[in-house]
Amino acid sequence: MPRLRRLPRRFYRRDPRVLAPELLNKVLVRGARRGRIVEVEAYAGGADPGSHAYRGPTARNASMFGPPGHLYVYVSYGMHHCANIVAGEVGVGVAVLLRALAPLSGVDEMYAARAGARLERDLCSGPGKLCQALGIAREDDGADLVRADRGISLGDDGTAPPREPGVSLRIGLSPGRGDEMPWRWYVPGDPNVSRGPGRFPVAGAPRRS
DNA sequence: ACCGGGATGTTCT
DNA sequence: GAACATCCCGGTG
Repeated sequence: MPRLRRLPRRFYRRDPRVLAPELLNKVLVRGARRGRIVEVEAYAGGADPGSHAYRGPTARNASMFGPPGHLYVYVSYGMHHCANIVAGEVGVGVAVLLRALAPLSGVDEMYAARAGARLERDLCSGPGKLCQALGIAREDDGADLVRADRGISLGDDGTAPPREPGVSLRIGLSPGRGDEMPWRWYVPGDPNVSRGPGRFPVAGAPRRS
């Protein structure tokens, strides 16, 4: 297994729209379970109506306003969890949503955590799926990736981000609530990406009717 | 392939 | 009450 270099705090301390594509091909670690990040979205804080930080700090999103390099984990639709990596400076409230991973190791544990998954690409090909596969839940909110709290960390195994990542509008936002921002990036051609070009409008292209 | 609906709980109006 | 950064299953082409 390739050696991982843990990423330092300063790696996270920048605009999430700059950090997000840099996160592609980094390796998320949860104990023995590892996955390569292949799809992300940036949430740019107080001026971004799609962001949970849009209305300022609350009990739910508090970790988003904390130091960069920590997780922000929230409950989605009552039954799933989604994990973000906090970016920027303390108090700003910006983060990058992890939307898909390519499983690298601990795959048996992932199958066990995702009853019903048949194919490897069913394990981590969505923000709720990857949290289930890695066992990430609300109690992991605020975990520090730099210190590897609860065995969760982020490393670089020497694989560079794609030189030309795929770009699209963000997924799942309501019309007029930030859905027009092209702040989703993915590794082109990776089978774990939740929706590829042709199955979702690419930035600048007309929407399918 | 592309829909439509249900599950389920926290947040917001 | 309605909305929600989702997923799964069962319809129909």
